[in-house]
Amino acid sequence: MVNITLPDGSVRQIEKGASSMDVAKSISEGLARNVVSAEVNGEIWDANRPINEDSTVKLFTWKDDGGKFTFWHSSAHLMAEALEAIYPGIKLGTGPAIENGFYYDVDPGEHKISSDDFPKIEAKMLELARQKNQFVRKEVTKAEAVDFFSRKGDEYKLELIEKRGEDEQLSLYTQGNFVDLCKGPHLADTSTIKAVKMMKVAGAYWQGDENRQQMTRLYGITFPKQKELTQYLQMLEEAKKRDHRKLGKELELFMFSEKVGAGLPIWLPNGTALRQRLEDFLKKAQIERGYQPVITPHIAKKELYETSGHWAKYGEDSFQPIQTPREGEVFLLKPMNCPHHCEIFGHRPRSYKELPLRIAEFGTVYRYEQTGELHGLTRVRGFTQDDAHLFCTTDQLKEEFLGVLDLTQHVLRKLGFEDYTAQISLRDPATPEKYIGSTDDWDKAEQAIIDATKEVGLETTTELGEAAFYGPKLDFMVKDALGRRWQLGTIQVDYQLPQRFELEYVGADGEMHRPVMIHRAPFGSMERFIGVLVEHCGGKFPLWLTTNQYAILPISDRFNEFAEKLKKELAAHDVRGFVDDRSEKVGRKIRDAEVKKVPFMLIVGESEVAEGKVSVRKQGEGDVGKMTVAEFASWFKEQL
RNA sequence: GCCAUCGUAGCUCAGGGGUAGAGCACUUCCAUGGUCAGGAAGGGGUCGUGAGUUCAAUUCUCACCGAUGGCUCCA
Repeated sequence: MVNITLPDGSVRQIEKGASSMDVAKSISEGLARNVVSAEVNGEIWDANRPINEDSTVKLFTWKDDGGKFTFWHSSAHLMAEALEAIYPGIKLGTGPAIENGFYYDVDPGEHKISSDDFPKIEAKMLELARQKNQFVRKEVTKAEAVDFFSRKGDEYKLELIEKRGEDEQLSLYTQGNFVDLCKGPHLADTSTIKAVKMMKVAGAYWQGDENRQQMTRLYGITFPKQKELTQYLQMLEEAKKRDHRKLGKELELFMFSEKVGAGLPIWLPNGTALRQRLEDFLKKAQIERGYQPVITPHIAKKELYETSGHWAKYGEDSFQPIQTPREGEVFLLKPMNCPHHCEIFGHRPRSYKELPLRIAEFGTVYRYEQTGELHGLTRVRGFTQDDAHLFCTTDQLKEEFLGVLDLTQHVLRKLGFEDYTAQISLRDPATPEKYIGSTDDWDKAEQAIIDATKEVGLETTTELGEAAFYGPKLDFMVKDALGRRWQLGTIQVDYQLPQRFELEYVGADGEMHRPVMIHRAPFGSMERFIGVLVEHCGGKFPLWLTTNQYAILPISDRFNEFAEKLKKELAAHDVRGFVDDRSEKVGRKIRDAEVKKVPFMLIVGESEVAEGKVSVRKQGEGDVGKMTVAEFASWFKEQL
């Protein structure tokens, strides 16, 4: 017998060689039916893999992330089996589970797979799933694996095997007619896969290397119940309605023009009003926190970026230099504001008494992004950073960092973002050549970030190798409507630029010292932030931010004058909106205001004029009754 | 940049080798209506751009530009 410790601390005894499935059965039959895999001593295992020693076991059902992972991973194998059946000679790459479903990278050879083929693939998968084929694990040596895949002629699998150590134990999983090199775990059998949907087909480089073979990546998703698939597809439909590109068009926030160029958003009046209000909000918060606004030009001499190191690092891959016609001077379109701000710091001798010096600018920058990467407002070629650079002493670093963390969280909170994560990006110790600066400085900077986030109790993930070349950073990541994660606010510690620009201040000791620099942008960029914000709130912006807080809807033209008078009164209360004075029926005006997501509709007609009141209607909710303008204004302010 | 799909009126889209259509929006007129689309008439497109095939191209082919979904990338 072996002892199995469950997450609640209870211990159960099972026969040696029994599996986590048996553990589940010992608890209840119902649980056993739902168990898809288990975590055994920290490793995810097949539910039916024998356990031979005392272990801690955590059972996964479909409801757990670990369970979904198993379910979708097995589904990837099922899809591969279907593909082999439909397309003889197809070669397989890798096929993992992902956040929503799974994919398999395949080399279809002479076949061509398009979305037209999806129904065929789905049907085959369901047919195979119904065969209730068991997933059978087999441990093999590297030589055995090489032998198997050589005979099968799967060069991609062979390449994966080659990378493994000589003595490494590998495993194969078989279900039906399909065998794959795989670590597992997998479902007990295919029969629990009841609903199948092929999602999309795309190209993907083999091993993520753009110099290598382009594979066909097939995405799919599966569920244990048809109903869950239906719900998932409905959720996707809903998400599409919130897409900032769609809403941006409908609400006339921004546009793109082929003539102006890809990735260069043009802000329309509605979007500009919104954006300026956001800017004002942050400017105010920053001035309260001792930031000093500056303005710098949009171009600078190439020399500036040679000094900063950006030319060497990104010069080849940026917008190419601009030359003056006569003097032959060479300028670059500003890709970031930091070098300009370094010049501001360095333009005269600085005293420690001036530190921390916080220089802020809504700086518009231009970066060359490959055409294929452009995406709405979230990935563009010209954008405005809510940038600031904080120059401080090493001793002040942590406090400044905490101040920035506080500001960023204030911004996110005020805009209704609750669900975000913070990612700490550190060096990849394996590739030191990618970074500039001394190891000592890097250590200190990384530690400062880790300490500060711990101190405010921020939940963080840590990514090695994601740091900027000049320093580690902390990024706030927010999900968009379709579950894609975007980096918004960023805070970066930088020891390199002050050194490259030879920035110095006179300390209390009369000696010269080098300041530390913090780059930070709570929004990240106005473009991306607004893009994500639009999706986050589905176009219903926070009341304080929205352009039209109300619409006055006169019942007929006779009341337009009264409406205008109300508008003036509301303006005196600092509430902004407009009068819909079109000769339309009130039902129509309501519909249009609802579609434009105007938070409040004030309906005025005969009785309102007589009583000196307005009938208030709340967007998405309906009639709330009559009140005077003053009553409305104070009720409105309560909701700000 | 790479792979796939796509580009027809301001928007959403139908059509298809013989120079184009719907709904909404827009304009005008009628209607002045009480809580999610009142009625009628009208204007509007060298069918993304350029080249090729053809008697004839918006339709077929190629290139370019742009968009969408991925990949790679993201100072």
